Amino acid sequence: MAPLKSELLRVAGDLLEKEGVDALSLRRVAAAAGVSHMAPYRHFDKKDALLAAVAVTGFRDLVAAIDDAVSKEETGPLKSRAIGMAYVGFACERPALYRLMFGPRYADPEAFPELADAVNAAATRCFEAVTLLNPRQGRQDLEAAETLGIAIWSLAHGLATLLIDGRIDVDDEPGGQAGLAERVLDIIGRIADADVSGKTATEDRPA
Amino acid sequence: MAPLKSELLRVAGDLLEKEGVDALSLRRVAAAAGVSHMAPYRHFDKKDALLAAVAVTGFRDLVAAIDDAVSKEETGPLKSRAIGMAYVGFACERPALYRLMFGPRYADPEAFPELADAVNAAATRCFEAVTLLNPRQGRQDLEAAETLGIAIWSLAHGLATLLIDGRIDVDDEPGGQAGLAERVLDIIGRIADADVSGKTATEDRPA
DNA sequence: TGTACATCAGTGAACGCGCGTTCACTGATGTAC
DNA sequence: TGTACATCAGTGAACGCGCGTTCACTGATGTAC
Repeated sequence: MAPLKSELLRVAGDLLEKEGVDALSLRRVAAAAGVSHMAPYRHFDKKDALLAAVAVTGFRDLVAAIDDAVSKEETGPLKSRAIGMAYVGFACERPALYRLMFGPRYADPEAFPELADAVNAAATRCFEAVTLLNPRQGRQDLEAAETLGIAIWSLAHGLATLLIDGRIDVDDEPGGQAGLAERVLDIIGRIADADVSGKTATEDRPA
Repeated sequence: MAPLKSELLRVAGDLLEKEGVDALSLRRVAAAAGVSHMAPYRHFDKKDALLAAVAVTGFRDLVAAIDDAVSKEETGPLKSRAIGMAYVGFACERPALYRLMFGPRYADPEAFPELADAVNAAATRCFEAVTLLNPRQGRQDLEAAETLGIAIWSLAHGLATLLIDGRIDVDDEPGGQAGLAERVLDIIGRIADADVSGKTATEDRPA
């Protein structure tokens, strides 16, 4: 990759985190890279292309963070938990980037194929949390496994966004943000246990 | 409330949903309300004040939707599930508004006190889902109940945002969006069951 | 009842701003013969 | 080895745009006496 191109991506990532998406203009990125405001057009068709490329690097970093966390644990359940913590940790460390990655702007796979690929790689890693968690999964049908995967993703994604958007007061939490994340994510284990043990859903329980 | 003021809020809500936050300018709102671009300043200090007021109406509508859904169910668990479905349903019906309400822009309670009140009212409703779900909650300590509340909120919020940002392919889901939401939210029941039955967390299970 | 004044909602011209993008260009590097 | 040409990264002036906000204003409505 051309040196200016990767420098622009780096600088754009910095600016994004420091000032927010709304403050990120092509001209500012160019200026921060010490280059004329037209230079970026040598490497990116338009502003959206640069932003999408930033999102791509974000998804790759997320995958790397997850892989790294997984490799440090031994058992399936511990690996699964590590995925969740790495996921939420990534969002908290780079909130503006995380919002960009999962926001509505670059959700169209047609518009940015390379971005769609990066998303898929990340999604695959996340869904591994399910199988890692529960090797007895063979007993469940596919649909239930998929639902469980979406639920786990929702839990992690919801916690991450509530945290980075300041909706949860983390000062009162023992262990702070990380402590809360651990406790919330540990619930995933309970979900899976309940699932395997064949517990019935809410409305079928005795009142 | 002055007629133009409520008309501006209505029109701003429409524009928000139709064109997205980025396309929502004071001038366009004024034009859509059939009024000069300066007229809104009679009712709102600045653009942010209008946006915040739109968010306030959003939180009130959300509370109303939840109250309505709760009143239609009899048992605690069914009420709890109805809260979740109403919450996710609200987000899916008015995605741009939901993003505005829970996005980072208006998260500062100091800047918009009226907005902070509306948020609190909504949060209270949501956390009722926990107590409604599980009347035996007395056995748990407060911290566990709070963690459970945050987990439920995270699950609903995460599912809602993943859905409205197009991250989940809902075409393959039996029952579509609503069917998936039901299945995912039913997991809340399992969480609470597991919690009450005293199941241990992931890392303590036998490998 | 009439007059004088204050209040208030809405108007419309004007401002300065940063933006994305176009265009024609410069100057360095690589390549064909 | 030298010449002619093509490619390519970066430049800088210029464009038109919509924006939020300022200002001085108009004209209607309410109020005090």
